[in-house]
Amino acid sequence: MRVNRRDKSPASVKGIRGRSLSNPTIARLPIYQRVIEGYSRQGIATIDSSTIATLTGVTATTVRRDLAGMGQLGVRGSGYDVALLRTKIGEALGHDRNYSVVVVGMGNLGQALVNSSNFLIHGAQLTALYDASPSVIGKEIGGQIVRSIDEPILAASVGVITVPAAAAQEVADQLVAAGVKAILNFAPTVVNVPIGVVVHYVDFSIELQILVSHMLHSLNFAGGVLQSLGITASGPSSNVP
Amino acid sequence: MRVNRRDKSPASVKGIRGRSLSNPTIARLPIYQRVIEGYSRQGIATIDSSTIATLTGVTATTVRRDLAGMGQLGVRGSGYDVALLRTKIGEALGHDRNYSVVVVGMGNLGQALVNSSNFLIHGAQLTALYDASPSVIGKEIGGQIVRSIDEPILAASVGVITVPAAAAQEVADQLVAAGVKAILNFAPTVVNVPIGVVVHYVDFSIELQILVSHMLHSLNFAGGVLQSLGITASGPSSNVP
DNA sequence: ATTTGTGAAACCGTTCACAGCA
DNA sequence: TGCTGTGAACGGTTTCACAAAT
Repeated sequence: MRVNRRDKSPASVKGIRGRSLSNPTIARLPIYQRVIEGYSRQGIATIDSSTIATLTGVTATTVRRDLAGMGQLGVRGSGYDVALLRTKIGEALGHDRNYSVVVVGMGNLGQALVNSSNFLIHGAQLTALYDASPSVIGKEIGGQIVRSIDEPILAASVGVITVPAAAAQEVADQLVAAGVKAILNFAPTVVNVPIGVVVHYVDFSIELQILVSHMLHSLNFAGGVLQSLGITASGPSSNVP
Repeated sequence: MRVNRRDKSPASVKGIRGRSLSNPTIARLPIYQRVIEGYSRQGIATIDSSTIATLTGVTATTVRRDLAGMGQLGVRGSGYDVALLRTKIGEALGHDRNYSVVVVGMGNLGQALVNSSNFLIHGAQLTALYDASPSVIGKEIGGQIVRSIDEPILAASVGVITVPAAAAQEVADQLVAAGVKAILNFAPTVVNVPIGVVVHYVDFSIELQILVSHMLHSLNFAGGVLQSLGITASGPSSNVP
């Protein structure tokens, strides 16, 4: 599924027991984990690689290679034990660790993240929120009082940047000074950090542009049907459906 | 940045004049475009591959390969014309097209997207917003009145899904029925669509998990310093800094 | 019979090294 | 001289095909 890797990470990292997990593998593990947790909730005891494959859009061979990288987990002839798989993938992803997360920038996006039941899971502990605007400082969001960005940032493992691009580098510097070892940056700009700090970028505009580019090229394959779909050359704002 | 790619797309697509642009290349073009637009605004006429490289964190060779895929754009000895580059990358990304975007789900995230000055750029026309909740239906957000998801979805090129996972497949079906050719899905679930419809996934939780996994492995390399960083084994909610 | 785990091959993208051109 | 464009080498991931295990 995913291709992008706008990511400053080593090309591969050591797995739990010295085995090596490649970046593409690590990016797929959370997807596997989602379907495995679904099976676990339903009380299903085993799952095979081709089931995981069809449910995630990955090939069965790739699933087996990925899982083999974490040890001898499967049983030939029957498949993988759901509980064991969940444990092992969880270990690789750090689900068995507690780590602290601070979020800087309590606009719509910051609030969306903090309020989302999907974001802070698997050991992530939200420990502080920051914003520059007096209109939100002091308000309670997601069980935390929003602090002023002028206060020193509390020590944490992970920092999330949801401020405008112009402020992102300064916030990154503050996070690094606070000892953060990983930054998830939603601001549309590159931030510079010392080695030893991992930065991962999520940029909505870029995701949309990638999507549109794929759409246009796939429509080109289908023939010259752009006009009939309401996709028009730029100019005086034409009617778009 | 994007590392990585949860993406249902052909492995490579035909470029503007029959040349082929790989998925990694397409993912990098918006990043190049961002620095090129900066140069354009400053009135700088030419830029060379190594400048683009240092400003984007990509190697100069990769920049040249990517750009060469769109034609003979550079001038040996001097570099690339900023205006030409902007035009050509814009064409590859569809910046010269107008396409319509509908957003389904006007919670925090949907509002964050619609209100962001960074999201809807380069030809994207927001044409309708939908939600299921009576508390937002009828309200104006980003210049649009929020419609009920029970109304038929208006024809559009791109659909953005920002609803809870449980509703995502149903919304995807509605979008497909409305003729949408590309879906940007923020819901943490896989959606099934007919061939010819492109789906691109953005999943905050997965991005965080990937980041944390990289962080943990990079810390493992650095030695057993997890404890001192406040990253602890799971158990009774211990104090995290 | 069924499904894993894995050598070997195929594939893809990046980097090297340099030829080609202004 | 300086920088692009690209053949060739390289490194890494995916896929194939099958042996191994239950």
